[in-house]
Amino acid sequence: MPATAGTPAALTNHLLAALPPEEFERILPHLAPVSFSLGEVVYESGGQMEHIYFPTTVIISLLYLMENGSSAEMGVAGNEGVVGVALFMGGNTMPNRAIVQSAGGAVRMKATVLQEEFRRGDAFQRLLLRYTQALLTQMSQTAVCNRLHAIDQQLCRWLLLSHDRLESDDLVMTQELIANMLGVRREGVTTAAGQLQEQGLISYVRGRIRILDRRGLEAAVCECYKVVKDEYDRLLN
Amino acid sequence: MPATAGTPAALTNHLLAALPPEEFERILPHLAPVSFSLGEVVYESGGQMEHIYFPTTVIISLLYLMENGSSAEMGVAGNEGVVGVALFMGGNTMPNRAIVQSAGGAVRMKATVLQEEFRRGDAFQRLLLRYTQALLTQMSQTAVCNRLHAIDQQLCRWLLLSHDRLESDDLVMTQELIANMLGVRREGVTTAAGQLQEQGLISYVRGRIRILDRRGLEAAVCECYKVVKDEYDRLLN
DNA sequence: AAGTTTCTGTGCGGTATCACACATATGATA
DNA sequence: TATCATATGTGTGATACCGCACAGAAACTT
Repeated sequence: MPATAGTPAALTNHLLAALPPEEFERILPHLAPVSFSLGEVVYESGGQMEHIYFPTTVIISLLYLMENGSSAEMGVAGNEGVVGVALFMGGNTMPNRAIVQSAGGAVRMKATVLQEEFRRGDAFQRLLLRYTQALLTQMSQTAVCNRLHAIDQQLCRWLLLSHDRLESDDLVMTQELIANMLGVRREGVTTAAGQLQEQGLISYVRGRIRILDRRGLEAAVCECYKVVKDEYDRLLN
Repeated sequence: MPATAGTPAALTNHLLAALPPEEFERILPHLAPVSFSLGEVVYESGGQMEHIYFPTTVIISLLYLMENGSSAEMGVAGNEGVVGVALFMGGNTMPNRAIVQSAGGAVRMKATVLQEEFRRGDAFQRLLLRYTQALLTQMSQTAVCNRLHAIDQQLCRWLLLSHDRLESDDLVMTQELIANMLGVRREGVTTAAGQLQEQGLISYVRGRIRILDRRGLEAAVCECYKVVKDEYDRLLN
């Protein structure tokens, strides 16, 4: 496969698509397409990262695993962003795991090449930093939401965040997995999802959730969703 | 007051102290000392920031205010860091408020000067970015902690984070304020603090908390504290 | 010294979530 | 079609935290 195989795919990633043409051309030869399947681990907590990933269709969840085995999601990234910010922030590793929440593709770039491009201080750097600020907001708002809001609202938030990063209205995801992301019991998700289904906002069967009424979800979600969404829109256009 | 009045104070901030001498000399004339009193608002949510602040003795809390008036802390910064990362990350504002948790001093730098220095891509940029990654970890771990841990443990975490940023063993802080930070009821803090006092870890009277047994607190806190602490140590030496 | 404000302690009922147990339904496979 | 693994629904009791109400204690004011 030639080095330029990522051409059309790369533009599906909003950050890459926002680059000025010259910079995009310069970076393009260093991008290679990869595909991920559900549940795959992209980075291990504290593990060395060889590449940075620009999702095109994949959705990647950043989650922390407690010593006792429970887990909670701290953030999510799709084609609006990038996975592996530690590579340009200077830390190289992160104390959390990145796993595939929805199968799909990405383009990746070698860490060394990324760092060299970043150091130029051009549009690429500017975009990556603005994205990182948006991620900061997502994570901090997750903290607030975890503290102050009920499972129902958090499920809405989670569904909307996923829907934003997907072309389809169908999510392949069991309630068990959602529970791991939200850091709650599976039964809690069952109850909350049941309510949303009764209200006609979603429908689901065995690991398949369909968004029926996005407006309705937006009306049911807590303010946290909008805070994060607005910040992404503001920072990344 | 001459422009170099901040000389000794500035070195109390770990980020500034870690700069190579030439860079520090270059930056020094642009630093001006300021002092903050308890409860003062450093940045308003979404408000334009004119300066970036390098705390020397002040502790500043980043918190989000819900529409309904409740609040929760997403992060804290003291002399190990800086307040106003949005100024170099490119967003200029943040959707949260920064308020003074413990009165004290800082040195500040004009936004424009900061941005110019940042753009040089030298040690200053490297330090600021590594700090921001540490902050990212603090915020994300706060999200996890809010989800999975009990008030007792979170109070320990909060006390230790504050103690780390203070020279003294005494915290001037009412249970009411701590409750606002943790996003819980005041009574919940009363109960948790009562337990810690019975165990001989702290003592308090009317808005004054004394850390009696730091080791004991470290034994009682959840793993979240150590994750964040280790990450700060790793990234900022 | 008396009054006032602020801070802390405590009790009570309500609710959300938990942990566990088990029943049911769905889809895949033989 | 029968079997099996997986996903979802439901019930029960325990616990943590909430909201509210109010009492006591400490500091400040006059």
